[in-house]
Amino acid sequence: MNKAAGKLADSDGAKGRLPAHEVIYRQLRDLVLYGDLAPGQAVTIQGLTERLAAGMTPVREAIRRLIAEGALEFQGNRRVCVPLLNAENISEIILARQWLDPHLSLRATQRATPDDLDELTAMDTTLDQSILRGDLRGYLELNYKFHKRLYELAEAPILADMADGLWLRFGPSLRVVCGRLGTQNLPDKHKDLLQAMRARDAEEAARAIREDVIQGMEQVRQSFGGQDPLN
Amino acid sequence: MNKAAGKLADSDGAKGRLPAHEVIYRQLRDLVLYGDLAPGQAVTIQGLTERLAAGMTPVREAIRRLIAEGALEFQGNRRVCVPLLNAENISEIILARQWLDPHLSLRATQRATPDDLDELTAMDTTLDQSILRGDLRGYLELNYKFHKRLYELAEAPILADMADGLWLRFGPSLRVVCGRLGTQNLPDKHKDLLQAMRARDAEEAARAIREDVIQGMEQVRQSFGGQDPLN
DNA sequence: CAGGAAATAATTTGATCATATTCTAGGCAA
DNA sequence: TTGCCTAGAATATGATCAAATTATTTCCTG
Repeated sequence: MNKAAGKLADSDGAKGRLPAHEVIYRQLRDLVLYGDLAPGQAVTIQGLTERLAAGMTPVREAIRRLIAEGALEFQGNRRVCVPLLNAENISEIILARQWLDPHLSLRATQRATPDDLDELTAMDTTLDQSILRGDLRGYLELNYKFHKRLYELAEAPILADMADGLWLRFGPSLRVVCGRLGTQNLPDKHKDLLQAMRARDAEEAARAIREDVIQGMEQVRQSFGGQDPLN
Repeated sequence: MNKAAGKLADSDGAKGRLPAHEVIYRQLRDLVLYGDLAPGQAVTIQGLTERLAAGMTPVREAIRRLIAEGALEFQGNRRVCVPLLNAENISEIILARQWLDPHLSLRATQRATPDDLDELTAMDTTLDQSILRGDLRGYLELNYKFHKRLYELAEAPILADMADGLWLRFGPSLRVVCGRLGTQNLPDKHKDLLQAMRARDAEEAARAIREDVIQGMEQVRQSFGGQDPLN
């Protein structure tokens, strides 16, 4: 006889009912996205089972997912590492984001409610505080989530997935660049974007985010593409 | 530093040395890509272990990869199915391909060698034969491989990955549409494209592939977005 | 007495782990 | 340098546990 067993009576731990492989995936994803893993660094299954205190099977599945998304790289012979971008890769990402991000911002501007705009504004304010505090990790996380929220508001899940996937690819490199430059020297165009969105000027919003993308990604290109010409 | 010997000299072993999860992944990928799995159909691990005569772990990993690529859909409660596209999804895919494919064709035109062009021409010829024969499966496979080869020639791996991923998303729906219309009624612009590529007219090649994309995808949109409004 | 809804049992399927096997890398000796 | 050998990591299997859907039963209502 099975008892009710409690739907959500998670007295044992603070974890929700998410399967382990999903939890591990998100943790590993954040590790990549916020640059806790350096470009080129090897990623081993057993290393992650220890670091994340997980079983082998969930870790394997999480790694496969990240490889499929381009966040990790399978090196032929059983080895997995964090991708090391070259100048051409970065140019491709810039090109794709220059098309995707403005398009998504345009749609988001047409669909965002006043509450949505307030939420974005609040996120941007918190982001500025992280910059002033010199909190690099906080900056990276909030900057990503700001753009991610924008993608969601566009109500175009496939295009949003594509844009999201690009962040996973340049996340590790972005961390390196920001670490060199310091957070103070990383301006953004979020204020222009929010002003245009409040005015419901979708074209202007697209233009603002396009500049934001170019400004941010060009720093990555120069810091990386210029310094590492060979290889 | 010496390289390890023995690149690919496995002439004796009939089977390649590919790991099982890689083999299963490719088989399952083809199943999705060429419409052997219908949109909306449930995909079970145990069903695939029987169908593909494989163990449970490789199948699980293959499914995770396909989910990450958007080829399969995770339905919250442990279930996995083949995505059922709606009109908005199809519009997104059309939009993305309208940008990606011309861009890749343009780059491919600038980089293709005469041998590459001969190869593409041969593929297109075989494709025409499949159409005449009424060989739907052969048509789907060759049509995909023609475009896939084009992506490779562009030498832009990230953009190519993105375009490739879109094929996985509309593959099952494409099969349904082609099954309804018959292969005879599926014209393409490959001849125009090849002519432009041979003339090294990159702009014209981009224009041709753009028309090819629109022509093909609009049939999917009309056949699906119009006919299946509810559900 | 019949029909249906809710609860419960049963079966199917997914998630996880422990373990055995296979492969790669690097050290060591000739 | 070359070849073998060992260590360690990745791959793959099967068993076990947990969850969800389906089927069944029961009880209430008309």
